[in-house]
Amino acid sequence: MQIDRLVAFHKTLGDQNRIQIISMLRHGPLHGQAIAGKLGLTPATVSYHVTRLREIDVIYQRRDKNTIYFHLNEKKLAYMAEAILRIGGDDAMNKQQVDWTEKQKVIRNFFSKDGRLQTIPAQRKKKLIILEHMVDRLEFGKKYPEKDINAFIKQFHDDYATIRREWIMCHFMQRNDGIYELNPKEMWLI
Amino acid sequence: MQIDRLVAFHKTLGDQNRIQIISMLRHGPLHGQAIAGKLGLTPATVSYHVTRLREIDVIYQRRDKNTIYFHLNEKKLAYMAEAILRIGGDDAMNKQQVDWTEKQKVIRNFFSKDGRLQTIPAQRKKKLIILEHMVDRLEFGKKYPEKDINAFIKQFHDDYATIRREWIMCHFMQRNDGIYELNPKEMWLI
DNA sequence: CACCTAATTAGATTACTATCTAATTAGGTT
DNA sequence: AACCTAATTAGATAGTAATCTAATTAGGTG
Repeated sequence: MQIDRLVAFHKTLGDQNRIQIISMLRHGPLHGQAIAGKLGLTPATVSYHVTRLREIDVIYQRRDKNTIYFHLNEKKLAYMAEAILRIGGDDAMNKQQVDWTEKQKVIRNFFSKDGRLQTIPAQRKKKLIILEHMVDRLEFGKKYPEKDINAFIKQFHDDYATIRREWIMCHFMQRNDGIYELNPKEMWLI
Repeated sequence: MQIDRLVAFHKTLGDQNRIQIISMLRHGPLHGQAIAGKLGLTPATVSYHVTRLREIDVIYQRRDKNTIYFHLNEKKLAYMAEAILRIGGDDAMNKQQVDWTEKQKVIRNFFSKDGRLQTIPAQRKKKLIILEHMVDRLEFGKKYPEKDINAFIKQFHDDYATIRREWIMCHFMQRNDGIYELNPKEMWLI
């Protein structure tokens, strides 16, 4: 299940008239004019709503003479309605995977081949990626005095003060009495 | 269930970032800055989305020092997600069909004239009736600490732990961080 | 108390959505 | 073929929603 289909599903259901239509169709199929009448809308507007509902596949239609009857697709409705209860589990994994190539691209863009950081990205998302990239070579659980941290950063970039500050602000590290230490990854803003 | 609550629910879920937030919170609570980082949004925008989500009651929050952690209310999420499957059918009407006199009879049978509950009915239907009878005197929207709930129940019965647990299991109330709160009547299993 | 961090609110901007009227299409009937 | 009915599309408009920046509030900590 891709997230945007789930979003589209809920977006479509987030409308009083469309919910009303679903509710009505549960009692049996109806044609457009009937729906328009019950809801007090013009046929054009009903057509619009019905199209939205068909896009997410919760209704389908059958023609009889020159009247089109709309039917509720209850199975699909149930499946989609419950989808929100399933996401989150392993989905997040997939997202991380996709992100990886994206990250590599950003890293290649901002670091020269000799491993120096050219500039600090202005865009928040990209900044986080390069901050993470650099901090990754520090050891978890180890305590670093400020001068060691400065020296470490200078391998990559001259403006160590900015990088150091960003690390703190973005929760990659914390400082206690001038001693720096990596935070557990769950705290990182990435 | 009023239709507009259902509409509001889906409208709120019809947004990529909010779905993403729900997905992330399924792994555990997160604070605002962390969400902002992961989604590449500003804290202000996260605040906006979180407010929307809280309005439909699918998340709640707890403070720790000056960081607020957001938690997913999975029960409510599940209840609301499935609500669309219930509307429209005659089902909703029929649900209310438990007779008033029938209820009164059960209440007279299990409560003594001084208002104490003699025993907890084993039969599910009767149990629901007496659970409802007792819970009816609590106030909707009010937050009750556990000891208040215990004291309240002891008016009726000594085994407050059982009653309290049944209330939760039958969705009369919900508990968040030791605070109890009535659920809207549509959620009650009766 | 002064200062800090995290969260929220206010205000502005931009983008999207629902709805209508009017025109058009698609099928069916005489 | 001419006409009818139902449905869809086009184009316009008014209302709503998402997002940002900047200012403010609410708790904690030295």
